Amino acid sequence: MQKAPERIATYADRFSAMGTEARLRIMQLLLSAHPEGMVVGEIQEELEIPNSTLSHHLDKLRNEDLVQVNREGTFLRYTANTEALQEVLQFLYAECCTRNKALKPRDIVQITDRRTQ
Amino acid sequence: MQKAPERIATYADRFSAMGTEARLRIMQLLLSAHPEGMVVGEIQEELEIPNSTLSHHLDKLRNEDLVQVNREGTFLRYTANTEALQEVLQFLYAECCTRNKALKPRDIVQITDRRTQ
DNA sequence: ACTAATATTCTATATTTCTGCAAATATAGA
DNA sequence: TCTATATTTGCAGAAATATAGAATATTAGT
Repeated sequence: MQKAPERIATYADRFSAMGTEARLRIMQLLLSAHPEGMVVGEIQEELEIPNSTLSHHLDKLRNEDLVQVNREGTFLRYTANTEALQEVLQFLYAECCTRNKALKPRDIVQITDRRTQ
Repeated sequence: MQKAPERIATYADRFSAMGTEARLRIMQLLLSAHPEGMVVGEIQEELEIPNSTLSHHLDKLRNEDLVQVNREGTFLRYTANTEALQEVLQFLYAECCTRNKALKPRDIVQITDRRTQ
């Protein structure tokens, strides 16, 4: 059993953090590079955002725990925090599919289901 | 096959719309009342938000297509737009679980799987 | 210690967002 | 049409956010 976050304000803050195109692209990029992540310069090159602007965005994402950072010499390597993303996804899934029958699970998860691991 | 939206700015805007506690609570409330939805007065009573403030929030949610509205006499009935929510959930699921193996589907969907419909 | 490379912090500006009062609009009933 | 109810719109101030140039900090190599 995991600890239950269930603080609605936390989810709102995380949605807000992903609520700009720049930051959503950053998350997308870090997920595509998961689990290695990327150093700031690589992100900057890919997204073409000025370094200070990018730094602010990364700071915001880190504040909401959506990314993690580790130093490697002069580089800082950012990675997507899958645990936080899992919580967000679970929250949304629960609200839409579990607590209420608004959406059917099958509408989200494509049925590969060949005794899928 | 459905039409693929895939406009990242749209998802950012939807996350942003759900990115305040007030509006996230509204969505939660409308989902819990789905598919009947609720009229503005009921939402207001439940959440204790001044009418004009609530109206602005509803307007924002409607602009991002997260809710739909229908008039019933002097009342306006708001409902969660499940199609938009489905798109958001699919987007997040795809980014985290499909395009990248960052999260395992089983971490999101609890395995009821008794030949689940 | 000096230099180069990487990234953050400082500072400033522009823009957007949130909030809620007051006025306006919309609908229905008498 | 007058009245009552429901909700939105207009307006405005305060607060938060986004952006980015310039200065600073951190680390490593020589």
